[in-house]
Amino acid sequence: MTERLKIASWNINSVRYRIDIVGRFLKEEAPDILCLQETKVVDELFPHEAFHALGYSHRLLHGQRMHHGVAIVSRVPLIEDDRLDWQANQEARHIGVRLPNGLRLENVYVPAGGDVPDAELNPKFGQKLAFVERMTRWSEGLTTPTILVGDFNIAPLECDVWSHKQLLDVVSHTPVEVAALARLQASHQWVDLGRHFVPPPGRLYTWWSYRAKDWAASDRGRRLDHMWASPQVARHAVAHKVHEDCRAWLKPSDHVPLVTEFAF
DNA sequence: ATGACTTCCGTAGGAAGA
Repeated sequence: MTERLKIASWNINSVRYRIDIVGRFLKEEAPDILCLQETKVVDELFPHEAFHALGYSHRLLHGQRMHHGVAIVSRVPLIEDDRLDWQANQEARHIGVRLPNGLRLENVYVPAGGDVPDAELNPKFGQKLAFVERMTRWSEGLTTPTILVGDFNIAPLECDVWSHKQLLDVVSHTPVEVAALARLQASHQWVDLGRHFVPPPGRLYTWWSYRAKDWAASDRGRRLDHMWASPQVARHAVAHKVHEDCRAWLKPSDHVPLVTEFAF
């Protein structure tokens, strides 16, 4: 018998401020599991009721005051959860679980890294690189089939940004970040599901700045959000969609949700 | 463009996003 599993990931930029569009997305797309980043809420104030009402009765949180914060909400049970600190500074940027079918699902929010792409001048940039390096050490030791999703805050390919040339010195697309992400990917032979379904040079963006006068007209997008899978899991991926339409919804996040459907 | 916009916290405006 085939088991279908639809997993979504979305940097929501405040789950409380955007609870209406999260609800709309869950109703329309009906994923089994939604991984959220930038929830921006302490666990005590997480809007449980809205998710429970839509059937997402399993919820695991790793939030903090003001910034960052991740969560997994699900219609299927979530077990053996853990929260890793790849920046070694107590920021809430990861939550992982085991699913009933034995897979691991890891939800991560990689630090943005500040403005200046120089670790000497900008400590946040160094912290971002260290975060990805610690993730790589973790990834090297993985033996369980895993799905790794989230806001990686790095657009690795030339076609992952609106202008490769103009973004070479812009944090998120610098060669040093791209190289760090490539080492992470190689450490487990992670399959980039976005590019599995939309091969280069196909247009595929997940983020558009709030600062553009007309985000759709200028289309200065970047692919900062990703869904990766262990090779033996990626074989079961049957569909993938980036919900660009959500960027035009009322009170949008600057990121849009990604969805992958698996058939086991 | 030391730029534009958005959120949190808290009730002004700084910090952070990327």
